[in-house]
This record gives sequence, structure tokens and C-alpha cells, in this order.
Amino acid sequence: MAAAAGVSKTTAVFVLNDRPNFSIPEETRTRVQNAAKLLGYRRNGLAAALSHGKTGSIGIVVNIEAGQQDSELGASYLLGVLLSATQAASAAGLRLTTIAYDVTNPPPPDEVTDNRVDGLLLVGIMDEAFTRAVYGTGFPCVTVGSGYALRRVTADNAAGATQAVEHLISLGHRRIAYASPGLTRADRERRQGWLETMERHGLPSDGLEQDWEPLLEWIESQAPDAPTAVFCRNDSYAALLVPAARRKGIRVPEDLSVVGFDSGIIAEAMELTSVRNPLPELTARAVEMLTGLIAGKEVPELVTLPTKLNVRRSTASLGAAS
Amino acid sequence: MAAAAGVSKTTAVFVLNDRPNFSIPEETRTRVQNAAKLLGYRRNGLAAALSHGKTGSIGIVVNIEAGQQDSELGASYLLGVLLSATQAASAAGLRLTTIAYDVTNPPPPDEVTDNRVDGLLLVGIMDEAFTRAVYGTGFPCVTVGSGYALRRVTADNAAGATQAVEHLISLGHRRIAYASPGLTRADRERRQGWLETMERHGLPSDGLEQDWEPLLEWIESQAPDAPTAVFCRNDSYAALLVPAARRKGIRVPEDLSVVGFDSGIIAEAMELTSVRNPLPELTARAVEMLTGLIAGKEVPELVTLPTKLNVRRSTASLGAAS
DNA sequence: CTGAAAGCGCTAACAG
DNA sequence: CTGTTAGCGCTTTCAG
Repeated sequence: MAAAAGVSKTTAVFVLNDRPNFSIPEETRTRVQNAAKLLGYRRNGLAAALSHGKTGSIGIVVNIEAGQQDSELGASYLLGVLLSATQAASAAGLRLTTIAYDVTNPPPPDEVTDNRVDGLLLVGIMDEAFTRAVYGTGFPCVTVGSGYALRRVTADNAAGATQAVEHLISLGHRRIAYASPGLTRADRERRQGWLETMERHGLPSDGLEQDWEPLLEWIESQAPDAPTAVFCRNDSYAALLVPAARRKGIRVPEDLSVVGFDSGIIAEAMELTSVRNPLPELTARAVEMLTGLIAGKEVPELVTLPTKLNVRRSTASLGAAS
Repeated sequence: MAAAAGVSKTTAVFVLNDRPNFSIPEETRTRVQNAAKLLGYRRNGLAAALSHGKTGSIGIVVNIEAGQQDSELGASYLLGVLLSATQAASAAGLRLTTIAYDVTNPPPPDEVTDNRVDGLLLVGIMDEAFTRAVYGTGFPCVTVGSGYALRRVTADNAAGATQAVEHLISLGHRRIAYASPGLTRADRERRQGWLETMERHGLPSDGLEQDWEPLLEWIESQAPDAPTAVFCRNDSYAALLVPAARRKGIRVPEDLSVVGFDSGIIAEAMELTSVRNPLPELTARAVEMLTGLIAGKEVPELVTLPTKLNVRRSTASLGAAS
């Protein structure tokens, strides 16, 4: 320790960490600093962390599988979360440690809660057993978006779906499909919003919930009851549907209006009308809850944040083929 | 420690970490395991790390400013890196800790090298002083992409530019612009590739290097010498240019061919022809070098990986307005 | 095969 | 104002 080469311990700590401790003789101070420089001293953050029991970083457990394909399209949500979480953590003076979760080979819950981070954010983990195990350890954690956990912060998926559907209705559409394989909780919540909105407006919904491929074939067939608009479970889904539609000669938005969900980078790039998933706010909130938890405070069980619709160029009035 | 509740220390370590140590009486083993369960024992990874001097995680210093705007478009490269680095690290059994770097308030080099990670990946850091300081500490680090550091792994930017330009030439284009503000090393390398290729094919390049706005005005003016194709510094840039062009009534690819660089999520979403920046390979290689460095091995100073062109739908033969 | 003891590098009382 | 001391919780020789 630098102390050896000059004065001694506590003193060194004071100058090196410059503590709210007045009066350290200039002379001593510089002596320590020189010694430090000379010996090439660098603080060992690990030891410090062990000592005072805080690592200054939080973990984010992400389902990495989503980004494993050749295409990054499916990972767009994850990317948005990673970016905004990094920013949120950084704003809170914390580092973000990414912990990869792979469904086929999930990490042992004990390993992710092994104190190398002060708390955990869970994202997109559809594994109930894992989630329960992690929460069960009592380690501070909050989930972002949908998931099995109680303690979570999420966008208002149903309300978002309603915004999407009402936008379409206001454009004159009546045959509005919901494109989704319906796997996740978010999918189901969005579906619910779509369904209720359709019903509230007296519009039929039967047969209008499908995967995008059959949907496109239906539209291509020009059947009179084919949908004229489709609300996609998320942007990635729309990014699959729109080019496929165009390839079939179905013009967007002239022949078909489409709206996505997330309004992330993909939506921007393809000028897709989309419901904004407020990731920066969501993650900021989650980080806040997490730090609260770490500090031993009470935090809400569920926080739901509002969405808004970003109208871009993939939706148009029914029959307004320009 | 669990040891207290049953047997004693070393033994506990053996069973809990199950070491390559044969012969632990079944009885003792279960006894320890039960005790552990009972006391809710969880290993403290931090203490372990301090003890054997390896944290099992590497850091990635990213310039977070790029993603700070309202739009995520500018952060697409960063997103791609983050995702592939997470995967690369995970494949190597490492965690990835994101360390935000903000130009206006850069973290002290000493803080990023404080041993809370075993090594560092630097991405998109244009701050020479910072880079030097970090490398100067002797802490293991390698930079991904361009940057001031010697030890780095990057795509072959010039060759990639050549691929882009030659594709355009093969489509009959002769007035090929390079859209770039020319700030970064990568920009300059790509420019170099563009320039050399133009020259090699006897094509003029004067005045063809500009920002996208003046470029579009020029094209809109229908001047006879206006470019018919543009090679953009990266996908994000193309994502700005293409919609703006369409808004001016310039059709892509009928009136204007455009090719991007990175071929990431944006290019996929907008079906942009783009030079692939091999991020997964790049980051995997970088992680490999880093682990080598950490293990005290010699590693190459510079690794350059090839790009390839992904032809999508933003480029077409000159005059082939369909 | 199991126990004791030292120490990783730092922090945090508590004395001098 | 500066030095001593006792740990943080684990790993790791080295004995029993």
C-alpha cells in the first residue's frame, strides 16, 4: 500500500478518496499523491466493494436468444432496453452488468444473485421457475416489461393497443387485424386492448387475429372481408410483414395500413406508425425502484407507464390510395 | 459461514464448488448441503473474486452520447456492438459490464481500471487523452472499431467502401457521392476507399463528398452532373437521407441508389443495401484478445476483418426506373 | 479426508 | 491530524 511509501494508511485513504475531511497538510497530501503516482498505485475497487458491501453496479439479465439469429430485427426491443438501461444506470451513478440468460441453458439462480452486483433487472425472461427462484432468494430485483414477477414496471400494453386501433378506426378502417403469435404476456395484453377496442366500436374481430403470413395471403386474395389494416404485436413483427407485403404487391400504406408497437429504432428506420414503448422512462423507473430496494425501502409492486402513438408513414385513410 | 453449521471450512468449499476432489463421504456432503440450504447460504462472488484475483467479467466502455438524442437511429452501431459483445462475452463465460463514457464528463481513467472487471473493451471513444491514459495504466484493454489505440480490431473500412462503390459502378452509376461529415477515423478510411475506387475507375470525385443535406438539394435540382448514387458513411446516415429524399420526391432506388455501411438492424428494417460490418466476429475476436491479454499472452496489435456487401433494395441499375 | 491459519486490498471504528 | 486494529467472505497452502 502506498502508505508504506510515505506516511500511513488512514491518511492515504483520505487523500486518495478525498473525503469530507478538512485539514490535511498540503505537504502530507502531495507526499501521498506522489508516492501513489510513483508506485503506480490504483485503487482496487473490488476490495473496496467487498469492504463496504456495495458494488456500485446492477445487473440486467437478458434473454440473449432473441438476438441469436442472423437477423438483429428480433432483438430490437432488447437493444432499446439495453441502451436505455445503460443510460438510466449511468445517470444513477451505477454500472450495468449484462448477464446473459439462455433458455436452453439458464444460469443457476444462485449464480446471478452472487453479490457481484447490488441488484438485478430482469428483462424478457419467460421462465417462471427461474424468475421465482431469483425473487425467492430475496436479492433485490425488479423486472422490466412483462414477465412472471410481481415487482415490475411495464408499459400499459392494453391502452397502447387501444391507441393503435383507434387511430386506425379514425382513418376509416373497420377490418383491423392483430398480427401476433400470442406467446408472451405483453402479446396477450395488447391483444386484449385490441379486442376490447374493436368491440367497443362494434367491429367484428373474429378471425382477425393471426400470424402475419396467413394474414398476408388473405389480403393478397382480395377477399371482400380481408383486413385493410393490421396492428402488429411489435415493431420487429411489422418489419417482417411490411417487406413481405410489398413483395406481394401490397402497397403500404395505400393498400394496407400497419402499426407496430415499441416505436424503437426499427420503426424510425422504416417510418412505421407505432405505439411508443417508453423504455427510457421504464428503465429509469426500474433503476429507481431497484436502488430503493437496495436501500431497504418499500417499493410499489407494479408500475404502469403510459404509451403514446407515433404516427409515421405506414398508415393512411382507407381508400385514399394516392 | 455454512461451515459453522456442520463441519468446517475447506470441506464446505469442496462440496459447494464441487471441486475435482474425489472422496467426500456422501454423508458429509449432504450434511453441508443441507446446512447451506437451511441458512440460505449464497456464495459471495465478490469475496471470491477478490480472493483469487479474477472477477469473471470484462468491461465495455461506450460513448453513451451517441444514443442520447430522441432518436435511437444514431446509436445503431452501438446497439449492434453491445448485443454482439454480450454474446461474445457470454460465450467466453464472462459477464459484460457496461461503463458509460460521456465526452462532456469522462470518467477518470483510474476509475475504469479499478479492477472491478478483468479487462476493457473500448468502443467509439474519440478521446485520445482518455484512451492513452487507460492504455497507459497497463490494464488489459483492446478497442473495437476505430479509435486512437494501437491494439484494436476493426473492419476493413477501405475495402468495404470499395465493395460499395464497385457495386454501384457495376449498376452503371458514374456520379457516386460519399455522404459524410468526415469526423471519425472510420469515416476517413471509408472515404479513402471510395476515393481510390473512383480514381481507379477513372471517375471524377470532385465535389462529391458532402453532407447529406446539400447532396439532396443538388440531386433535387436535377443538375446534369448531380450524383445518381450515394454511399453513406453508415446506416444511420442513410436512415436520415432516404426518408428526406423521398419527401422531396426523389425515389429510392429508381432515381437514386444508396448504400450504407454496417448492415445492422436499420439496414434490415429499411431494406438498405449495405456493407456488413462484422460485429459478431469483431467482438468475438476482441474478447479473445482480451482474455489472452489477461492471461498474460502476446496478442496482435491490429486485427482487420473483411466486410461484405449485402445487396438489398436501395440500389438499382442506372436508368432502370421501374 | 478435514481443520487451522494466512491473506486478497480495502474500509471503518477507535485510539493516540 | 495520523496510526492501529479488526474485519468483509472467500481461497489456498499447509498440517493433522
